[in-house]
Amino acid sequence: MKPVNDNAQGLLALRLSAHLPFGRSEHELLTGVPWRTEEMAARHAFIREGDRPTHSCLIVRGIVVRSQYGADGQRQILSVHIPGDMPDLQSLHIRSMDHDIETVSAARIAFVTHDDLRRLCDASAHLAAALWRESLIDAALFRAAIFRNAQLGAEARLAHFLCEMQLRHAAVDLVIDGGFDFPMSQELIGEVLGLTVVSINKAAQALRAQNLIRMEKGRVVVLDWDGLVRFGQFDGSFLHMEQPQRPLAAAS
Amino acid sequence: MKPVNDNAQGLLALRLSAHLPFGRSEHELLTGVPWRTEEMAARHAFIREGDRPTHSCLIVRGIVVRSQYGADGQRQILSVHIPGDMPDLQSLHIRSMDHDIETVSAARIAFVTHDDLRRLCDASAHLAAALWRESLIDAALFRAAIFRNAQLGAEARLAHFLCEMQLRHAAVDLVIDGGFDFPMSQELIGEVLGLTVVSINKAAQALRAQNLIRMEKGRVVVLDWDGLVRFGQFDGSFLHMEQPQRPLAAAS
DNA sequence: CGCACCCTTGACAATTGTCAAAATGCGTGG
DNA sequence: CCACGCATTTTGACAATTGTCAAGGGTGCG
Repeated sequence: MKPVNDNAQGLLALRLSAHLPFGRSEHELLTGVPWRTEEMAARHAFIREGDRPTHSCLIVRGIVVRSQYGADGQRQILSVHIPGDMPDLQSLHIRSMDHDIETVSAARIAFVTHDDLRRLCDASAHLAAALWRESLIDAALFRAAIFRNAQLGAEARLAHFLCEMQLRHAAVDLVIDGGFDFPMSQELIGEVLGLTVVSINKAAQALRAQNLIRMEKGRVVVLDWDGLVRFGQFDGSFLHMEQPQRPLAAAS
Repeated sequence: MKPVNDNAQGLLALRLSAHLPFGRSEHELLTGVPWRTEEMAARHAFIREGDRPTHSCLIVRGIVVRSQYGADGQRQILSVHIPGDMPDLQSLHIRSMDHDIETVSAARIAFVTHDDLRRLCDASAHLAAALWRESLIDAALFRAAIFRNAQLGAEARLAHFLCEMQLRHAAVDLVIDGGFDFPMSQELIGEVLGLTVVSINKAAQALRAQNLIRMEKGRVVVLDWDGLVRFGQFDGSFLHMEQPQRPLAAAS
C-alpha cells in the first residue's frame, strides 16, 4: 500500500479504471489532459450557486462539502467529498450550479476545463462512460443520505455516516490505523445529518460509550466495524465498489 | 397544447432535445431504437434491489417511485417519477440496483435494452451527453429532497414537494386546470417526505386552510402558486428547465 | 494572556411519532 | 340498487425525539 497519489492525473486514472479497465490509448488521453492545481484555505466557497463554471474539479487533498441554503440562511450540507472525488462533474452538462461547493479544511484542488473533458468524451465513449459512472455514484450517495436522514434516529444516523466515510476513505487508502483524518466539526456534521450540534454531540457520546468509535478532534477511528454497521443499518453496496466491502479495520 | 405524447420515442426525443437541440441524424438514431411497452398494475415492483437490469425504462403513463428499505422493513421513497422520466438510467453504468422501482398507479412503461442505448451513445457523443444530463437532473432531484427533508417543517415540506410536482407535471403538459392527477395516498407521500400519515394529513389541511392547494383523492390543484412557493421555500432552479419557472397556474 | 472555536452539559419547549378509533369514499358482489 | 369490505382520510390523547437556549470548560493561536 503506497501513500495516496497526490497528483490529479494519477488519482483520476486510478479511479476511472477501477470499474472499466481501459487500454493504453485511453490512458494516454487521460494523462494528456492539463490540470491546474490550487491550494485553498479552509472555509472557502470556490463555487457558488448560480455560477456557470467552465471547469470541473478534483479533490487532491482535504475535505470539501456541497451546500444549499434555505430562505432564512440555514445551511444544508448535501454531500461530503474526499480526495479522489469530482464533486462538480455535473457542471459539465448542467449550466448553472444549484448549490455551493466549499472547502472545510485547507485543500488542494485540481481543475480541468470542460472543453478538455468534452474532448475526452468525444474521443472515447469509454472514458465518457467512466465519467458518467462517477456522477452516478454521486447520485447514489444522495440516495443514501435521503434514506439516512429520514429513516434513522440521531445515533444511527451518525453511525451510518461514519460507516460511509470509513469505506470511502478506505477506497482511496486513507484509512490508517483503523481510522481517518476528519476535520469536520460536530456542528458541520450536524449540517450534513440534519441535526443540531447538541444532538450530534450526544450521538457521538453514545457511539463512544458502546466502543464503536473513537472520535477526537480531527480524527475518527472505527473500533468495531461490524457493530457500527449494524447500529447504523449500513449497507455499503450503494457505493458500488468492486472491492472490500470491509475496510481493513482493526485499530491499535 | 396537444395532449401528451404517449409514445416512447416521441417522449424521449422531446425530452432530450429540450436542452441540447440536435440534428436529423441524431433524431433518426433515436427513433430507430426499438422499445417494448408494457402495461403494469398498481403497486408492482418491476425492478428490485440487487437486480442487474439489461434494460432501462421510460415512464409513458402513471406514477412510479424508487424506494429503499431499512433493516426493520420501513420504506423510504427516494424519488417520485412521472411520464417522460427515465428512473433507472443509472443501471446503464452501474451494474447492480441499490433500490427498488415500483408503480404506484397502473402504468405504461417502455423498455429499451442497454445494448441499444450504448450503441446510441457510441454513435453520438451528443446523445450520450443528453442522456447523461438526464441522470444529472435526477441527482438534482435527490439534492432537493435532502434539503427539503432536513430543513423544512412538515407543512413546508409538503408545500415544497407539491411545487416540485406541479412544475415537473407542467413540463410535460400534464397540468390541466391548474392541477395534475396524483394517485399517491397520503401514506405514500409520507414515505417520500419522511413523515407519518398523520403529519401529512395535518400538513395538507394547513395548506388547504390557507387556500394554497386543493388536494382530493387522486388530484392536486395549486390554487396559489406564489404562496405555495413562498411557504415551501421552493426554488425551482434545481430542475434546470429552460422554460417557464412558473406553471400556467390559475384554477377554474 | 486572551480570544476564538469547539466540545460538553442541563433544563425546557416544540415538533413529530404512536396508537387507536371513527368517518369517508370506492368498488364489488349479491 | 344496496350492502359490504377495504383502503384511505381524519381526529384526538399521549409519548418520544430533537431543538432551543444558555452556560461552562478545554485547546490552540496570535
